[in-house]
Amino acid sequence: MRAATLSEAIPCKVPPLLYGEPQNVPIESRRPPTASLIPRGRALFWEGEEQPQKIEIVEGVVRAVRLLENGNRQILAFYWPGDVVMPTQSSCQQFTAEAVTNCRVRLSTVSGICHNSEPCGARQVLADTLSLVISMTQKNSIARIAWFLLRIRKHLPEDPKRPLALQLLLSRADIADHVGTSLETVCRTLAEFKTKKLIDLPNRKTIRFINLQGLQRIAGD
Amino acid sequence: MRAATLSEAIPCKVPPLLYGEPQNVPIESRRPPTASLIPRGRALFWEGEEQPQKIEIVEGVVRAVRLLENGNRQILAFYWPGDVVMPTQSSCQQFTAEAVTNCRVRLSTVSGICHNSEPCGARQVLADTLSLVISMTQKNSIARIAWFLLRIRKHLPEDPKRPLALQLLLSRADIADHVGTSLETVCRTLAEFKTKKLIDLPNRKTIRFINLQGLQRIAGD
DNA sequence: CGTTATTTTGACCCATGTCAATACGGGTGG
DNA sequence: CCACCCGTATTGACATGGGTCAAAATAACG
Repeated sequence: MRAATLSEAIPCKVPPLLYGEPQNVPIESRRPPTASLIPRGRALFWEGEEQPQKIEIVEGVVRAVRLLENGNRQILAFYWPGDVVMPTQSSCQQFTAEAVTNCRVRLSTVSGICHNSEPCGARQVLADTLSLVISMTQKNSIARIAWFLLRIRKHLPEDPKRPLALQLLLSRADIADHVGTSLETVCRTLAEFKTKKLIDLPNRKTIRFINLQGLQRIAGD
Repeated sequence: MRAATLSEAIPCKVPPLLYGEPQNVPIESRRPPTASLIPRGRALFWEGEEQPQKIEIVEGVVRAVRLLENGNRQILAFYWPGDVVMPTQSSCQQFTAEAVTNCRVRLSTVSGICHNSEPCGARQVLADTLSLVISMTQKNSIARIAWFLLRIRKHLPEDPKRPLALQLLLSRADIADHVGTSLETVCRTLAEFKTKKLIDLPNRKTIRFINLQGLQRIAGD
């Protein structure tokens, strides 16, 4: 029930225009697909909007957010390089997509995506959301955080300076707003994991997984 | 974190065969669609199963359940008369469907359903699940219960004996396992609502809504 | 009318949210 | 290169919502 910080909760209501399109390039090579840069904090599209294009994350992280009346937010999912955001309208319009870090994305028209009978993407989104519900109600915050760390591990890029260490691209607030707890609890839990030698935190934005089995036991899977 | 009662959590692992098909009727009028009766507690299909048919609820209530290792359960959704369960494969195999009350359902082949590009049903399921996630994290149990009562109100049948009273078809445990709290908290909260004259509970299976605005205020919408 | 499932109520206490103070770190400008 | 500043993170103290256990009451059912 925290109030999100201004810079995060209200990322200046600019239209989610993409920038970075090369201007001096022949038309036909500019789209589709079009590579674009999105600065940290910028929205790709807003809740309730029609999203005519699919967005493939090439680099960076994107969060799916629902803003709430009271100023709180729920992060429904994160998208990582290789993920495609909003391939189908059935899950679009349900949330706002914001860049967690500076991102490089590739756009293309939606027509090329949902051509087969399979409601592409929807299955994955739904499955993820269901397991989020389960995790929410059935686990305590410690288990949820362990579960979350394990889930994102494979997506995190290595820290070039520190061997075996990964860049934890998300802020504590992002984690908290996803697993449904407070920022402080995330801090305390990470500290606890560190003292228990489950992970190491060389600095605030770097994580090193030490005891995966221990984490899994705590996560309860 | 309660352990579900035996009769509910393990509704005798019979194959989810439907019974009650009329036997003495010309073949072509028997299917599809086929009307069937499902007794209280019986599963329509199990998590992980292929569900080849869509199921339309004609009468009664069905719950979508996920059983968990620890014996707990999460009720992901309830289906009411008019609702169609499992129209698309994207949400199939994700949960077990059980009859909360004796039900009358109508079956038909799935081929007639997902023929258009729209991933039918998935949109609704997803939207519902998302709002459940929101409700879970952002509201306390009192607000969640108020929110839930308001949500199911329009589905509840009238109590023939008591004017303006509705049959509350769900058990306290069902409510608890859906809104993510304990059975006892549901009891206490309902009692509180009653003393505050928001609702009346003529008996355990009957509810009368008295102050809808008050409930809405508590539900936080 | 006994037996069993469900509900209700009470007592207790722990996990976690909230408030508050402090520390850290990255970026900017001098 | 250093000092400063502001956003983020950390840590502590405290209050309490709600989970758990237990017992009693009510309802359902054969």
